[in-house]
Amino acid sequence: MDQEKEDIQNESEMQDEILLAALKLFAEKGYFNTSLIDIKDAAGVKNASTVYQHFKTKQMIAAQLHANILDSLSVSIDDIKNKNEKPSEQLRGIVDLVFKLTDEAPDVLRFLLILNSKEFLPDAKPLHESAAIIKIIRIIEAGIKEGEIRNIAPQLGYAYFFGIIDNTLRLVLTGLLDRKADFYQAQAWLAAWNTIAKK
Amino acid sequence: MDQEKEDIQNESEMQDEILLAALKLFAEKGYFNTSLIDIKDAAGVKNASTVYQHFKTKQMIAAQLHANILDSLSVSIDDIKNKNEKPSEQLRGIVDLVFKLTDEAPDVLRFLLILNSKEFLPDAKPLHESAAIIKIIRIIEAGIKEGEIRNIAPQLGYAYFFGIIDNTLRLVLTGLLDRKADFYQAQAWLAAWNTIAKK
DNA sequence: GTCTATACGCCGATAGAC
DNA sequence: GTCTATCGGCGTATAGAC
Repeated sequence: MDQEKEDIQNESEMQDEILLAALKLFAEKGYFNTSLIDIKDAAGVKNASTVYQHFKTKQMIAAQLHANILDSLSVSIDDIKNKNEKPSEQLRGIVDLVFKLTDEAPDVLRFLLILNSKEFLPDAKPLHESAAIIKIIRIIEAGIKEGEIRNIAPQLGYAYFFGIIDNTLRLVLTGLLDRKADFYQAQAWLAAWNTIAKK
Repeated sequence: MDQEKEDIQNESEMQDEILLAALKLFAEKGYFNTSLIDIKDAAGVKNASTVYQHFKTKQMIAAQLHANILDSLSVSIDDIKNKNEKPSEQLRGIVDLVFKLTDEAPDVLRFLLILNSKEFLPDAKPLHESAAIIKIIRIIEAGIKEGEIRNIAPQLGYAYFFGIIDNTLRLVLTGLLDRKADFYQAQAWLAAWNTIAKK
């Protein structure tokens, strides 16, 4: 590896470190309770100004996180769609994914489900215009067309199905449900699927 | 009405005005994007220091709002329980209430469902330790005992049922569902009830 | 390109006159 | 008890030395 490549790698490592530290702090305390000082400390960066060499503003850190998470979700959904034919299987795959993420990367789910991103990213597209959500709605539409899912407005199907899934995860993350998400997955899937399945 | 009573009434009117203005602003922009200047302007108060005669800190305004909303909810639930015998009817009454509130006082629901109150009230009890939520869980327990509701952990019943209800309202409040909440109530009730009903 | 120092604004909160 | 004036501090962001 030549020097140039190493520099690039180090730089992107530093960025990742900052993003990771910020994610953790945002998820724990919220965006506004997290100062740049907090972020630089948690990221193991010596100076606050170093952070500003990678991100123009604190808000840009949050925006980058937001975009990364939604992009990664969207990519995962594509992958799930490629590996599964039936809409029911695709939804099942998505449920698998978010329950696994809740146990393995709870901060990501906290960022998505608990923080109100509109507060610190007022110019971000509403979540339901994100690629990931649009893809999910398309899956539900396909399910209706193919006869797996009962004939309701796709947005309603989304509201019911992910109402159950997201709320279950939210209660795991906040502690009303005191086991790992994994413990609740099978039952939650069933309950969620039954709300939209053509019985 | 003598002078003393009038003063008291005016004072409490002023408090209500401040609380109402704060609720609106918090619901619109979030707690941290709302300054005391914003609140005093919206409340029609001339001086910021006047606000401080009624509330020690900005946080206390939010705390008071939080308490008022949860108390009022708890009282309404008591009322609903008194007027309805069967747990299914009681839940139905609660659903009626929150859908009506979403159309008539959307800021209240925004405050409850969208804001992350833990961020600005770190010392508040978690929502699921509030009287209102505990009462709802009791209703579900009663429903299981009486055979109306299938035999699941009450917290799970709560997660499923209000996953659907709350998420439907959340999507109305954020605009993915573009009609008034009322339009979605009957279907949402059915979907929610079916997740927990002993069929 | 790393670090010191600092500017600057905003906001929450208060002191004190009237 | 209403209003003027202002303080103190924090937090973001930058300028500039090395």
